[in-house]
Amino acid sequence: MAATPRQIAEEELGSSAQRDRRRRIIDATIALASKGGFEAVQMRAVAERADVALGTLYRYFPSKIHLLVSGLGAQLDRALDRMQRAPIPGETRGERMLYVLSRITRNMQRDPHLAEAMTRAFMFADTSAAAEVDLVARQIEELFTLALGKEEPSEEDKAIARVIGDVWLSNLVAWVTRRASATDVTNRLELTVRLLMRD
Amino acid sequence: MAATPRQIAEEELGSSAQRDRRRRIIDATIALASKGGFEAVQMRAVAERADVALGTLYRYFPSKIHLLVSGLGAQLDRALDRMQRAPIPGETRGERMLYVLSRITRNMQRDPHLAEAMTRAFMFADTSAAAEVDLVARQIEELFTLALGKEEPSEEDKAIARVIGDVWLSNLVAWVTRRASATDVTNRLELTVRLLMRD
DNA sequence: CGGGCAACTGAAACACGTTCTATTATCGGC
DNA sequence: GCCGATAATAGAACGTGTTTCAGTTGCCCG
Repeated sequence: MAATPRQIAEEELGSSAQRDRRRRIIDATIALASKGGFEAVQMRAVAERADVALGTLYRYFPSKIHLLVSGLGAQLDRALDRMQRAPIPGETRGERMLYVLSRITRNMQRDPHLAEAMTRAFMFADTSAAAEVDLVARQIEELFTLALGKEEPSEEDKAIARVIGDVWLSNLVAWVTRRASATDVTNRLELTVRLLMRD
Repeated sequence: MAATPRQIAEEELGSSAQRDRRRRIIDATIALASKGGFEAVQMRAVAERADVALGTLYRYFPSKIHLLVSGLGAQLDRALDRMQRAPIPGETRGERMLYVLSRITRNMQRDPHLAEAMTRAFMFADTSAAAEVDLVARQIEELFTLALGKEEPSEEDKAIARVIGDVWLSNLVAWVTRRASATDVTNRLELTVRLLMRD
């Protein structure tokens, strides 16, 4: 699978018409995901809503997974922007981290279907989407590294950020499948932060 | 989806013929997964190989995800058994944990396709398979709690075990999608253990 | 302006998970 | 041993992700 005609990347080539098509596709994806989760993001529906032919959709995104993971990447981009704009409140690394974690968690709760669609796509991705997934993984790492609120994060800081990212992902998966409540998630994340940062 | 005619559980009812069918199905699943990973586990192929009709397969396991996650559960059962039989070498919690982690990691490397199939099924599962997934999640938690090698794990021990489980899962996902090498995984796990257990 | 070529379109076709139907086999209770 | 109920079988049928293709459009270059 994936006789990839090469996905049309964010930056690279693009008449404005193409950039616009790409944006419409992502918008349609997010709208559908937000309304009905992973299963509601049907390729025919996305194409229709974005007003492109099915073949065109596949030219831009070689699979449903690429599509959803790219959408997630776009959202994380915005989240990172916002986070860099304003300093994070809190005296210690731990406080700042907890602040960011609770903000993210609240955001997810605001749109459970969207969270479900993107989380499952991210986790289900196979090697053909490794590039997109890896990008998102790095975004998550950066997100939690920023959350520490340091100018120059040490190696240890980065390692801690990664661990927290991993725990967060696991709990996200548990939450979208309703195996854990938002409270469970919050508690576990707080506990994790406490274990990792004894300062 | 899931007008579940109720999955036939491990223990409950079962003429010996039924227990045997169930076993054949799981065996077929593991064989196919082992040969070609998630995509090779095709329901028609499983049915044929287990020598049951497609409808029967679906009576025993309501979806491909249920099937693979149940297979994973069966494997973890055996792993837990083995682990409880022999004491874990190592002077400290950390050493024992690292020992278990490296053993598990080596095991996964021995059958990458199987690992890929089960990992992706576990992560992709939706709410309809929550029961099976939750069971596996608890097995993983127990596995790493045992790995600490304590008679009476404290609450903190359990919390640490869970965090390590989460990190392990994340890295497993990265490994099966080839975003991380086995060495990367080992390094990250060691680092995590070091961060969590400063004894 | 005209020709050429890549991108887009619409529609059909295909693959595999899942569901349904009709028929036959098996089992537990009398 | 027989009956009714439940389970199993073979196979068709359906839905959605993905592929393919013939025709059309729009854009760039000479």
